[in-house]
Amino acid sequence: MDDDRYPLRATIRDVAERAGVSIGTASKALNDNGRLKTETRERVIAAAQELGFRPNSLAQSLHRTRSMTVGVLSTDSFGRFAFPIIEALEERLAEHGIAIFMCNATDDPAREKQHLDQLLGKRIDGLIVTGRRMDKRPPVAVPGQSMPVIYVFSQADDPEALCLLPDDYGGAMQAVQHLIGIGRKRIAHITGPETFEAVTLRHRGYRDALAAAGLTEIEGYYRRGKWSEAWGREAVAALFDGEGDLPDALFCGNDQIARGATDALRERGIAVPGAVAVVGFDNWDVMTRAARPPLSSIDMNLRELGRLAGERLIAMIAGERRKGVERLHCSLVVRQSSDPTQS
Amino acid sequence: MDDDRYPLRATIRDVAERAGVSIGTASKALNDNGRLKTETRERVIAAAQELGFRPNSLAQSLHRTRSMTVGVLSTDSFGRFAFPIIEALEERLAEHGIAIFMCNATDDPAREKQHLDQLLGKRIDGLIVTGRRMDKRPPVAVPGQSMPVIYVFSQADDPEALCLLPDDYGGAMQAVQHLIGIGRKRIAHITGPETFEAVTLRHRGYRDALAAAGLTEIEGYYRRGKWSEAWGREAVAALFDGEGDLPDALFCGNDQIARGATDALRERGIAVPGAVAVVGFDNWDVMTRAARPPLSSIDMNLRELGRLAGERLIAMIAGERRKGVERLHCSLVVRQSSDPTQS
DNA sequence: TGAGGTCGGGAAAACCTTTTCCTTCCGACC
DNA sequence: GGTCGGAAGGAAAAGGTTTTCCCGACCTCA
Repeated sequence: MDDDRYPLRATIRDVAERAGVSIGTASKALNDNGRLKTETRERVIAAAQELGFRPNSLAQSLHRTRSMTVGVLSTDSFGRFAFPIIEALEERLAEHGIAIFMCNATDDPAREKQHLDQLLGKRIDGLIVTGRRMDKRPPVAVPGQSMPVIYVFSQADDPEALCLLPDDYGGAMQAVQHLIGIGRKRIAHITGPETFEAVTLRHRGYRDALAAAGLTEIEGYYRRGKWSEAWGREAVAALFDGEGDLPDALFCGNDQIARGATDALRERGIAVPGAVAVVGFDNWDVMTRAARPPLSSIDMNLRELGRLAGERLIAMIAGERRKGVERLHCSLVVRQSSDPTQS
Repeated sequence: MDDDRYPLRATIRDVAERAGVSIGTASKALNDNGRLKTETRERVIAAAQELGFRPNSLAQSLHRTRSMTVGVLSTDSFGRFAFPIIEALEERLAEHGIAIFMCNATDDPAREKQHLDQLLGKRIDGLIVTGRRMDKRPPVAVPGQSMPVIYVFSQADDPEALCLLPDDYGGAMQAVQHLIGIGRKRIAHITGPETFEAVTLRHRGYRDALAAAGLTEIEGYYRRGKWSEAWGREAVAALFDGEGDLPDALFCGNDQIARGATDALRERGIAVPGAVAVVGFDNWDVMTRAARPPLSSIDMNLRELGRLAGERLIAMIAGERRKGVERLHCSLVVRQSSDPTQS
C-alpha cells in the first residue's frame, strides 16, 4: 500500500530550466520584478503554466518574514456563535491572501498550550482567540509580544489586550426602547444565568432604557434562569399564573427563552403581540422563524464582528497597536412578536 | 504607528551559539538524533529553553516533504452539520501534529479555485471537502493526484474519489424498526425536499423496514416538503385533519419537522407517544430537548464521521489508496416521543 | 606499532524562493 | 577609439532546519 507516492510538484528550478533561464530570472519574470525582455518574461510564464507551477509559499514565507497565516483558537468548542464570526473573519482575511489555522481547545489549558506551541512553530502572523465565556479568561501566553492577539466574543484579563465584543448593553436598550415605543409600560426581562457578564450588561441596558422613559423596574419582573425554552415557559408561568399585575411585554435574554415564552403565552390564550409583545436576543433564525409568531430579536451582528476582527488584525500585523474593549453595535430586527404589521 | 516591530524569534543558530556547538549538532540534540554526549545534548536543550526557541516549522516542512497541514474546504458555508465534523477531525489530526487550514467557498466555484490555489501553494498534505449538498459535486481540481482528497458529508462525481457519508438508509431503517418494535403499524414519513439524496435514501430505508415487517407504505403517508417546523405542522394538519385512517407514528426527516409535528399534535390533543409516536433525524439537541415531549431521533454520529475522516486522511497521506463511498452507521436515541418510560 | 572501531561533533548540501549585487553586451557620445 | 550608461540576465546569499558525510580523537586488540 505504500508503493506509489504522490508526485513532487514542479519548482521554480524546473520552470527556469524549461524556459532556458536562470532561476533568479525566472523568479523575476513570475513576480514582475527586475528588468527582463518582454519575450523572456513571457517565455518563463508560459513554462510555468505548462508545468502547472505554483510557488511554494513555505519557501516564500521563510524568506519574507510573514507567513500569511493566522491562528484561530476557539476555547469553547465551535459553538453556534463562533461560526458566523469565523466565517466572516476567514472571508475578510482571504481577501488579503491570509489563511487561517483552526484550533479548538474546549477549555482545556493543556490542549490550548499545545495548540499555541504548534501555531507559534508555524509562525502565524497573528492570533484570534474566541469562545463564549462567562468571565474574563487568562490571556494566552504568547512569548514577549511576538505577535498581535485579538479576543473576539471573549474577554481577556489583561488591560493590554484588544477585545471585540457585541454591545450587549446597547442591544438591550434598543429592545426596550422599541417596546416602549409601541406603548408598552410593564416590561419584564427574562434572561439567563447571572454568571454571564452579558446578563448583567443586558439587564443594565434594560433598566436604563426604562429609566430614560420615566419607568422603573417592577418587582419580580427581572428573572434569571437558564438559556432554554423550558425556562422561558417556566418564567411565563411564574409571571402570568400568579396574582400581581401582568406584564404587557417581555424582553428575553435569548431567542430560546423568547420562544419558550411565546409558546407558553399562546397556550394560555394570551395574544402576542396584542396583549404581550416579545423581543428576543441573538436573532437566531432557527428560533425566530419557527416561533409563532416569528420573533423580534436583537442581532449581535456576529458576521460584522468577525469582519471587524479581520480588519483589526490586518492593521495590527502591519504595526498598529490597539488595546481595550471595543463593542460593536447590535441591531433590532422587528417581526410579528412585537409588531403585527410585520410579515 | 509603524515604529516598533514584533521581535524576531530565536533560531537554531542562536541556540547553537549559546550552547557553543555547531548548528547541525544543535539540531541533533533537539531532535534526539545523531550521536552526542549526554552533557552536550542537555546543554543545547537548556539553551533552547532559555531562549524560548521553537523550531520554525516552515523551514522544517521545506526540508521534509510534509507540511503537517491539511486543508478543509467547506462549500456550503459552515453549517450546523459541518461543525461537529470539523471539530472531531481537527481533534484527531491534532493528535498527529497536523493543523488544518479552514476555507469556506459557499458554492462559489471562483472562490473555491482561489482557495485551492492558496492551499496548494501552502503544500498541504491532504484535503477534506465538506458541505451539505443535494447532488454530487464536481471533483475538486487538484493537479494530477498530487495529494489525497476526501469528501465528507458531500459526494463527488468521481468514482476514484473517497466519500464519507452517514448511512441515511440504515438510520431510517432503525427509526422505523424501533417504531414497529413498539407496536406501531401505521407509520407516516414526513421529510424534506426530494432534491436531497438523503431524502430518497431515508425513504427507501423506511419502505424496506416496513416491508421487512410485512407492512406496506400507506397511500398519502409519504410527504415531502421543507426542512422546517412549519412544514411539520402543516403535514400533521394534512394527515390528521382529513378523513382517512390516522397514523400511529411519524418518522420525520429531521428534528425540526419532528418538532413542528409534535407541536401540532399536542395542539390537537393527540397524545405523544400515546396515540402517535414520533422519531426525528439529526439528534440536534436544541430541538430534541426543547420539544414536548423530548424527541427520539437518529444521530448521524457526525463527530465519529469527522474522526473517521481524520483517520482515513492520515492513512492516505501515508500512501494508502482508497476510493468509493463509505457510509457510517447512525444511532437511534430514544426519548419520550417514542417511549414514555424514558426521562 | 599499526589496523580497525567507536565516539563526538563539524561542514555542507538540500529544501525553494527572493533579492541584491555583478557581469556582460551593445549602442551612443565625445 | 575610448568611455559611459543602460539593458538583460546570471550568481549567490539569505531564510531556518535536517541529514548525510566526514574528520579527528581515543580505544582495543593483535
